[in-house]
Amino acid sequence: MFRGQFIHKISKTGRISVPSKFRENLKKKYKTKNLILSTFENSIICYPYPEWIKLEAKISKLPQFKKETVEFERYLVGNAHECEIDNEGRIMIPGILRRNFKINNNAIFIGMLSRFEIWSENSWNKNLKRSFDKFQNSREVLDGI
Amino acid sequence: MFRGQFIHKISKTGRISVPSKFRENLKKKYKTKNLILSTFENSIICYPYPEWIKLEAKISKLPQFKKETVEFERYLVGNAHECEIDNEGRIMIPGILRRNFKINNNAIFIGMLSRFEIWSENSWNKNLKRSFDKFQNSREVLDGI
DNA sequence: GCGTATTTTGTCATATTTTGGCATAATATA
DNA sequence: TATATTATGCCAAAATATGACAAAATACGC
Repeated sequence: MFRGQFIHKISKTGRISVPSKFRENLKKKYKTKNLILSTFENSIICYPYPEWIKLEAKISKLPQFKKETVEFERYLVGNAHECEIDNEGRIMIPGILRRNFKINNNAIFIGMLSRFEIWSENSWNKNLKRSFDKFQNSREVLDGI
Repeated sequence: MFRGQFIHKISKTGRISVPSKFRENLKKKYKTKNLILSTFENSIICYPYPEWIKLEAKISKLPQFKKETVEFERYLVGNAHECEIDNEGRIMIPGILRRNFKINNNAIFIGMLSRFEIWSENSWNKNLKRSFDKFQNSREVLDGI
């Protein structure tokens, strides 16, 4: 499972090292070095290749002509980039994604169990402050689910 | 059950020894040396690994792309770090958590029955003051439970 | 109290992870 | 085709984590 939060630096050429814990999980659980990066909300969403395949299967079973389905599909599948983790444990984030999310210097990796996300430091701080405040003082959410 | 309050020193590299009573409980009741550290309010909250897994199982059954699910998952899972107790009974608190909670020198362990918390000395003292003020005139809360 | 056992802390060496740099390769652009 | 841009492979420095050992502090039995 992907868990936790990591700050890593991104190089001028767009390379960034994937947290070693994530790499470990990829190796053990998925036996792959391949990821699919796509866009979701304000961050890059990253799937182990096998999980992505599952997701595609699910999507293709959704009603074909429903408007929201098509839009969601276009959004997720249309922005998908495959990439491989290199010998140093790094990936190259395509320029187009970097520009879209203004990821320049530091990026934040967020574990989300079967996938993870990459945020620019800036938008992570901005957008998440809000939802953190939302959950911060409500213990019920922990026990209630 | 985790009970009581302990003050321990944290090393420059972020290691701190888990109270031996807590370790005993982990061993007897949960048969594990693994903990998940996450964030809650102003402290690090620590779950025995098996307890945490139950939580994750619940989360992964929720709809994957629903706004509230995603936000909640970011908050809870995104802050969760797995760590193992070493031969000397210590854990390494990831830098990102140490920085978030300004835990430098002394940390306070607080038993909370099925989990425990780690506080910086500073914010613990503040918190104590607050709850003291809050509860000193309302005896009912104690009698009512 | 005293001596012994356990727990906590400090330190050092080693291993792993992350980052930076440079040279080369591939691809796109004029 | 030449040139600019972007991507890749490789090496090594810097930062961080881990393991092992021992000293210091604390708890426990008598």
